[in-house]
Amino acid sequence: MHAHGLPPTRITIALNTNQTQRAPLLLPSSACTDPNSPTSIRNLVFKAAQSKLRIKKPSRVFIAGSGAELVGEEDWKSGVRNDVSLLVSAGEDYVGVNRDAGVHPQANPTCPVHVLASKAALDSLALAQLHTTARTLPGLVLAVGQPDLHPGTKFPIGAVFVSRGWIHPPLIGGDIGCGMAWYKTRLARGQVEGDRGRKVAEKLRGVEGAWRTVGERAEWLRDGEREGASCAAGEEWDGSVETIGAGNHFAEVQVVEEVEKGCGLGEGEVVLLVHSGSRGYGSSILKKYTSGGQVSLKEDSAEAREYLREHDRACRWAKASRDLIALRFLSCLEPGEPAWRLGKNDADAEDVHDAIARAKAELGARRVVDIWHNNVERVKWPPLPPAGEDTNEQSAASTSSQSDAYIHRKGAAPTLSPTTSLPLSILPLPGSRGTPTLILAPQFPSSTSHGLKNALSLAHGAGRSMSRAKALSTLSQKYKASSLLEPRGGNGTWVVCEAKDLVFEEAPEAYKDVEAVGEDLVEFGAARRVGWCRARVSYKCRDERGRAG
DNA sequence: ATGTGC
Repeated sequence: MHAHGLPPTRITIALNTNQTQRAPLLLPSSACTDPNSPTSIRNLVFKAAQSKLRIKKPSRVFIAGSGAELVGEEDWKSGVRNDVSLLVSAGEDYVGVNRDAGVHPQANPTCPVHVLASKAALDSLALAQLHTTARTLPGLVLAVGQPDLHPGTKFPIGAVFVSRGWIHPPLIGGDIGCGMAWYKTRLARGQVEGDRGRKVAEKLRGVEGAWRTVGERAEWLRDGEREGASCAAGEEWDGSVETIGAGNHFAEVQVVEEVEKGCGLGEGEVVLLVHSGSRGYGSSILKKYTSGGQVSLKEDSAEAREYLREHDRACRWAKASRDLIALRFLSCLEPGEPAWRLGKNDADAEDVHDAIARAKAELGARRVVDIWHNNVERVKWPPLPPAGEDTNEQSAASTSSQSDAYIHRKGAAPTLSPTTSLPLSILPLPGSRGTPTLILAPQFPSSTSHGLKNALSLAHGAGRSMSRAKALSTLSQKYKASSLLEPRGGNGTWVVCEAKDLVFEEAPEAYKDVEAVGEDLVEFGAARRVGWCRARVSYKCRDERGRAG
């Protein structure tokens, strides 16, 4: 049996009539593809089905997904591969879901799929999710896997899907409007370096739980400039505005270590990076539009219009929430600054309306960039070359050749401003907890068809390399959970994380190498690396139950 | 990622 020394083939068998009844099966390399041989794979499958799936008289075998039946030796030779699922039948026809029959008539089986990863680790499940989504949902014209691509429950994360005529809410996910914003602080780097990071971490208190009063929260969510542009979602959800949330969300005090001149940040500056989304509000919207397993909405349907209206509101809500998080953190970091007075829940409010307006104006002045990386954006597609770059090409690809398309982003940052459609000068590419945040400048060379090949998007982070469950089980030995994680090595990061599971789930080891992710984007031509930031204090969450704050 | 699922 060790004659060939070949590894066994790993397959799954399941009942044709009930595919939830399944069992793994290892086929030794000595097993025979001829179904009539006594040592045939067929016999091994039947025996395992009898003992593990309790089917009395197995007689036929199908490949799950395609429904192809394995009959002759050629079928068994070509059909049995690692990770294939075989459905065992007692004689009845294939009753599994036939993937080909489930394809939408407006699906695009030849939808181009670009994967921008070569140095960054790639997960085969995430790749399968990317390809399956591209080929089976209606209206897709392009799918892009960013180098931080990793598997989601059904659809991948770190992915961009461009469609025409159809909107697919699950491709944005529940955290609609999630994104990142960078704010300048007036701290000097000397105030946060080395062991001073501990002091900074200790100062970050009173930033959990609801901010001030119902009325003040509603006022914050009202858009002062435009009548009726409030993004308030009702007190049911507005109570969680300005809370960071769990998962990979954080607020981080960083030092700009290196940066090219003229891109909005200066070397040695101390900045605050906020990564947060729409909490329960966005997921309530997704739920509402995906009841009964519905995935796709026809672009001009009343339902699609309603979804987009609610989606846009959740995006504004999440942006207002990031600003409010910044207000509270800045009130801790710059305690003397009058504009941040309202950041404290116990501060007296003379004229709330004025105080909020002043805080928003000052936040606007400090904000370097704020992007959504979970959203759908209506754009003219395909993208045109930048104005004045190549007049011949420009006239060939004139605006008349463009038409409406929807860019669905799930964990992918945009390269153009959604309001001006002009290139964003810089974007953050944060690593996880203590690893550097790269400063990227989006690029639009003709080699990427002016941003088309990366779907006008970049990676939004390092991307998980380990599932939360795996990180929890394998890394829990390695970290001693404490309320403040001390830096490992010289000028590392102080991490405030009073949720034990998150300590492991968000460990740097559970993520890909952010430098590799950045290099992939640079190599592809989608970005330039113009600098990096060192995280000094990373705030995830504090348990302030029963305490003032 | 989550006022967390059946």
